[in-house]
Amino acid sequence: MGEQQLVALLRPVRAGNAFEETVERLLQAIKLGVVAHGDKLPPERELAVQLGISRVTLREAIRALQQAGYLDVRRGRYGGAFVVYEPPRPRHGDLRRAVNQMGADDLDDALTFRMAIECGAAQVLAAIDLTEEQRALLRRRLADVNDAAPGDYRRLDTAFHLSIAELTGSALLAAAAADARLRVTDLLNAIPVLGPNIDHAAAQHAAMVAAILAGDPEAARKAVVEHLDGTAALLRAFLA
Amino acid sequence: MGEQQLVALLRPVRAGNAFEETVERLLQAIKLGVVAHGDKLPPERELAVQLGISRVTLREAIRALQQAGYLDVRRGRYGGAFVVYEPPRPRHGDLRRAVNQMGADDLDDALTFRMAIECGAAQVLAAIDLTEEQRALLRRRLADVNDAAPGDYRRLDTAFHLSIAELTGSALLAAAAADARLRVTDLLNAIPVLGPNIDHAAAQHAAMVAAILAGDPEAARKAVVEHLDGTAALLRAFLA
DNA sequence: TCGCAAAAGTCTGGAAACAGACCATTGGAG
DNA sequence: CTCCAATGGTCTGTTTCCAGACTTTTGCGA
Repeated sequence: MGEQQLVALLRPVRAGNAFEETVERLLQAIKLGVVAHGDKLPPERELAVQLGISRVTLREAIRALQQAGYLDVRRGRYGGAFVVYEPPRPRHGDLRRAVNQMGADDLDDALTFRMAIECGAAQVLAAIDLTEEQRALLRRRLADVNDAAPGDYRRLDTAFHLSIAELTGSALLAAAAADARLRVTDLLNAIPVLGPNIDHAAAQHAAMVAAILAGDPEAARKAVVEHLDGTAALLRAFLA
Repeated sequence: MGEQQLVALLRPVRAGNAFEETVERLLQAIKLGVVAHGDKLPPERELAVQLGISRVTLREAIRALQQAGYLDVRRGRYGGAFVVYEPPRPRHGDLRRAVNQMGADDLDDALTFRMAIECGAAQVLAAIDLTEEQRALLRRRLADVNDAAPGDYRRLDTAFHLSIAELTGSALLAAAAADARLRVTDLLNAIPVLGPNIDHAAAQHAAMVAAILAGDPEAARKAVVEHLDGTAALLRAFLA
């Protein structure tokens, strides 16, 4: 069998030590806006269980994020770890820096991965009979993006994209979609949110939802391809 | 943002202890046939580095697999850990047992995940300009499955499917495809390899390759859907 | 105002995992 | 026949990580 397949399978069992992985994970949750500004993380004991790590390790990670200015930790009843971070306005050069940090190969890898996952999720979803509730959720998420204030745009865009994978009912797929999105968040956060781009994106989002609600996998696929190609092109344009 | 998205993101940092994860990973490599009967694993020192674990932990995992009869470990120059395992002929009830072990929800999850990943990979690949070398590899893998001896069928089928994700050049996608396949291997290994099913699969495989080589993402998508729906139906039939 | 419940903060002993040096075995090359 | 390189096998001290008990802080509700 292929040697490539061997390296794919015998890849690292653990990405780093528990502390680093935990910091990374929490940071992602914050940067993706899954826990928004002002929200608090679950209590340490619960969160430690969810993350499958000890409370000690979790606390180290939280302390690191506190010192880095992402969290404000308060004790006592109704205390907790509150998110203080707000995404900064992108500055010139941020994107270049983010890309240099990840490497050009990784960028292609991430974009390809995202394309495959999101196309796959959309067409799977289009092939499912959705309940009225599910259809409403999808429409709602679309409307949320369209109504978003500039500072909330990326967060709600993320929520919309992830909803598609989530609605398939596959936890594995939802996790993969979150992973795919994570790998481009830093890049997306590094480019400004401009009116014309938002308008394009809105049309493409609408096409995706329409295709999914119509139960048309092929149209869904095409809409996703168009949208993600657009995003990739935008990234490349800011890099040039 | 959605609570579901929170649980997707705050999922366990580590799946288990290093030992268990390593055993699992090696077992997968063996059951998938990535290292076939008679092959040997890389030397302990190399493998430990690849897996990102210490040699001690790796050796514990290898010893467990040796005691379980999967590996034969020989020392001295030209020694190593040789794969002794050969996939057993499926017996009646194996499938039911495998499904019970994973749970019905997990089964749906795995099948949905696989559908999304493989559809996504195939259409991404169809949209790429392939080199002649890559085209040849794909044709070769297809031919390998068609020429497979019964005992090699599953292994070469796996290799064929994984090649599609691999050829996209995205390591992330390749890893996801391997993961998706893993989650159904035990099930596939539990059903007999029957002539008519092989013939159907061969036609579907051929359609997938043809669509990819023709650069037709839509046809690729349809071919994959048809093939995987067929496999899912087969599984369900054996369960009924 | 007091008490209580929910949260963060602290401490301790032990298990898991690691890094690295060193030993033992084997089979081919000279 | 001897040597040696490649491999598995073993040992030791250190670091990381964990489980769980206990302490402190806080603010609401009786």
